[in-house]
Amino acid sequence: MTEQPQRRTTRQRTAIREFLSGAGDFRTAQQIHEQLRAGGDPIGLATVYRTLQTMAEAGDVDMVRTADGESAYRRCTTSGHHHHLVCRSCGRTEEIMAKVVEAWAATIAAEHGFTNVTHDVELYGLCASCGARTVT
Amino acid sequence: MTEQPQRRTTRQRTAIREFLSGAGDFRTAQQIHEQLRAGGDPIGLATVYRTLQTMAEAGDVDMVRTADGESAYRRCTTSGHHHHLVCRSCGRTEEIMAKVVEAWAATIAAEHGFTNVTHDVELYGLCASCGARTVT
DNA sequence: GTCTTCATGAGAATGATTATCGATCACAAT
DNA sequence: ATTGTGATCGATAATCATTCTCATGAAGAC
Repeated sequence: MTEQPQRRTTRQRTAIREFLSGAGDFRTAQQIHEQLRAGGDPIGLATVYRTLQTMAEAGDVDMVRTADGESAYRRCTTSGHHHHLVCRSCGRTEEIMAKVVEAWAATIAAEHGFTNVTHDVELYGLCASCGARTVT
Repeated sequence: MTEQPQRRTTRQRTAIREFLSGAGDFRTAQQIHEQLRAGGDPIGLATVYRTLQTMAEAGDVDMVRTADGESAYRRCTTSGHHHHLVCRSCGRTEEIMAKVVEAWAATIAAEHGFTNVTHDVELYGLCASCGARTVT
């Protein structure tokens, strides 16, 4: 049904994949583009967007929206459904599994007669090191 | 510290507030602007954005991001912190309180050494009537 | 090597949101 | 009712992330 067009292995796609693997946390398309170029890897911005989108659909990367509405991508170490705890200051990210939340979501949905329910759950905070640095 | 400038009651602000009260579910700034004008209420787009932002900060309205990154606003009936269960098809929205989630978030945060934690939790699904209409 | 087709990328286009800044209006005091 | 003052408005220009266009380049099949 979903006819997947063939995926080719190009220098650019490899570069993006490796960059994300090395990064660990979330990066925006703009950042990836800029940093790849700075690192001597000529690549077009459009390509970065296209590739990230494709990877996100394929489940190779995770996507979240930053507070100002930009999309940020990250290589998933955990496959399957999970959530994130992101440091508001340095961007460090922890992947989280939460059976509690899944269960809760399912219950609530049922209570209200909703079906086919998905959810977005993201936690934002200050990680240990950033928190220590910031004197409130 | 946070010196709030005085808030004046203008025709435009009233119009927006009333529009949202009547709407019930989420509307984007663009929609609000367009519909208010269509309804014979001259108002500037900039004003709509400014007002919505102010109202959101004051907690008078709720803000969520749509899938394509637009901001949508809604008059809150529940004051204080809460989440939403939004119908993917018709936009109907239920407000939800979830102590479980709050507690879970706090726990996770602590476990990972994060402080100052906030969270975004939104559920999307098909409401009873839309679900019935959609034959999978 | 050749061919077919997908991928690339520079730049233009889109579209939401924000900034600008003089004109206007709300409102407290006269 | 009039006035003074600063908040507010709004048309429009400016931003900025993201998407589109389409001619050129490269992958993979044979």
